[in-house]
Amino acid sequence: MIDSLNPQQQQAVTQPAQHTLILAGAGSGKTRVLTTRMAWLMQQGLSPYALMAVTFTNKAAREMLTRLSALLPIDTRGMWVGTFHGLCNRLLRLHHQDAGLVQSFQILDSADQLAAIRRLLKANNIDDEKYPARDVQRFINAEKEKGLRPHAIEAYDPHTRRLVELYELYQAQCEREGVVDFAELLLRAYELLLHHAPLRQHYQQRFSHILIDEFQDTNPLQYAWLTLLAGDQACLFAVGDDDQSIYAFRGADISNMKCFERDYAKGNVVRLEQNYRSSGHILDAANALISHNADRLGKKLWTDSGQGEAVRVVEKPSDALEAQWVVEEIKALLKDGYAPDQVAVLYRSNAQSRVLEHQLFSSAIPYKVYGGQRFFERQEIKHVLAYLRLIDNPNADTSWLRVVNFPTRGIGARSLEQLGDYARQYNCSLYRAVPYMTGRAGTNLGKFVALINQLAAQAQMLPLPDLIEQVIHDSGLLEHYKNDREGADRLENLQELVNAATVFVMEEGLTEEVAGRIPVSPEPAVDENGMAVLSAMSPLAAFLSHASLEAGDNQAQAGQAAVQLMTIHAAKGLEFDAVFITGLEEGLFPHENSLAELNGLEEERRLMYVALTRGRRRVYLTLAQSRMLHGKTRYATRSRFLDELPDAHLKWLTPRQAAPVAQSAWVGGFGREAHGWNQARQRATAGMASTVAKSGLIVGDQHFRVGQGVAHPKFGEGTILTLSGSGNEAQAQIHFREAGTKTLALGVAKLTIIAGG
DNA sequence: ACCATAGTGCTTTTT
DNA sequence: GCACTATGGT
Repeated sequence: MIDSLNPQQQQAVTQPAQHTLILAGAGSGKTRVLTTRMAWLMQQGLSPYALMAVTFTNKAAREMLTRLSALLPIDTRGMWVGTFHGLCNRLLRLHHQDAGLVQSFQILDSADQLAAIRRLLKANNIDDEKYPARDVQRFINAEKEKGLRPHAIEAYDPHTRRLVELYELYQAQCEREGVVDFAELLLRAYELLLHHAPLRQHYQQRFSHILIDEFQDTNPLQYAWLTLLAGDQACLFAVGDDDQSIYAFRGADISNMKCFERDYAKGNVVRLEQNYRSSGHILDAANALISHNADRLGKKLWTDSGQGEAVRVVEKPSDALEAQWVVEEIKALLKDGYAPDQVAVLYRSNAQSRVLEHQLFSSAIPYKVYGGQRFFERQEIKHVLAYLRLIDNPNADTSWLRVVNFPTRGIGARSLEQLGDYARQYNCSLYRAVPYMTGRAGTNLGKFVALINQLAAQAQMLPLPDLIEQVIHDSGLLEHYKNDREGADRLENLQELVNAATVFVMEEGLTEEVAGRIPVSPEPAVDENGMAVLSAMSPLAAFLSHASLEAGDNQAQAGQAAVQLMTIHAAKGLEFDAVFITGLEEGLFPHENSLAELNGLEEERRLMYVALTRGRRRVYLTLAQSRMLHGKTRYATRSRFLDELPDAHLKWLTPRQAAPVAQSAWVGGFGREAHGWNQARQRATAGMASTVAKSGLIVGDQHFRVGQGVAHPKFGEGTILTLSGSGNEAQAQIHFREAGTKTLALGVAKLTIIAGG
């Protein structure tokens, strides 16, 4: 089992029982080491119940289990191998009482959470200009990820204090409705262990080895949860690569790795630096690039497979021509025998995929775009899930509002407003408030309640897939989508949902015959209560958790071999024979927004490092001098990352332009704005672009001038700051005294010119 | 209840 | 450029 490993991998796998940090470079066999370590531990006599393995994605967890069962003939079901969220969910279900949760608590995904916050803001008449739901959501999640409850947050300004209040209100709403968001799963599980000593001691004693994948992506709360769970008995085996930390914006804290090395591993670090993926030129380029980062633990990838081909670089005048060139080159690669799905086109932001798709489409090259909408996030699926949630818990107001009038059944906004008032008055759910409603609205709502009750009654008798079919039919969704011109796809997805439920029920062993019996899972009784809870969890409740925690595949169409299109973030962990990294322009990559963030540039550089190390045999770097973005043509200079790659590893296929002028001066002096695109705007004023600022414009019969005073029916009076475009494209930036600065289309906006300004 | 129009925003997003 | 939302009119 371990004979085929290299010495460092062997050392990692056979680490004695102590905290260990594995610095695993890209393509160094990280997953292999993790799974072999688990198998090795069990071979040494460790019980599978004493082992926990934590990942970030369901995919990684599945792969770990698959590989593990290939190494050892064991039944992996019931093992504590899963995502942070999955394992926390498990803990909370087992000990819902101690965690202060209802047994059937439901999990809100990000979209559900946002809807819940929108509802909260509306109910409390919060000014959504000052407190946009997205910002409130970000605030709440960020605080939870720091492990903070409202009372523990230090708020020094009124705005933050208000946000803390909203956090408090939101939390109360969640408690009332029996729902838990993603961050809450982690925080609750952490608090559960923190506040219940017997439970904590039980799990600390039980798990003697805890393995963590992608450790560089952990946030402070996850770090605290892990170390609390480990106590002073368990060994933490953390595997990660600080150079591939690209999720700071989601709360991942790269310093967790340093802290872990210092406080736990205490220098017990194994470096996996031999790379089995990429050829020498690619690795050397990547090493050189990442050496520009100061904040690293240090590591240098090497290979014994030779230098291979230099990294190719291409510069084109526009994004369209860049895309065209990429597609032509892909054709050549395919002709040379590259498999289509071994060719990946990567980009920094999703908006870039459009041009690429367009060119691929016209060339009839099959392609797959990753990162679109996922199965359980589709509108029709969410509708059915909302019905199912109401069946499981009719007090879930978010679900209620989603489907109470979908398909339409004569329950309008006014009725719901009134219903909401009653709910507030009696401090109850919308469902419970229905009896207070009178008249036609009362009748229609009564019918809806009857529908839910009747389905809930069926839920007791019907197997899950049959129940779902029943819901699709009785809710009227089937009829609705049948009558919809574009409903065919949606109907297909609904059928797919029934199939998913069938598979789920089979895999979970929750078929009718088994339901009610203790699962085959050899879970030792934690306490009598815990055990009872697990077996009593209905297939419906289990399926709903599954739907929230596993959003499903996010690739567009499965099917034949196709060229792979995705963001660099989405490409992490994957590898391809040929990789195109597109849009290597200042402002785009590194992204202009990142330059204003703390350590933002280093994060962008790590992103570039991830991108480079995806390629096995061939890597292309492409850039465009101009690019359509936000409806305007933008001009940019080449990315500084290109200049950080040594010439020895590059092969320019188009002439290399002179280095950008006085790059450092721009960066130092003006930060984000000045460097790439502003410089470009100056070129634009020299006559290249159509969207140059102007001092006067005639649209319709009106003559607009900068500084001119104008009046708008909604925004009131204001002053024109800038003018751009012409004809239909004509736009003005106007500063309104009351409403603030807006950008308006002059052709459409109802503006009146007034005196002064 | 439904559609048209206007206005807004817009990096990445494992759960 | 485009997709999403809010709102107002029919």
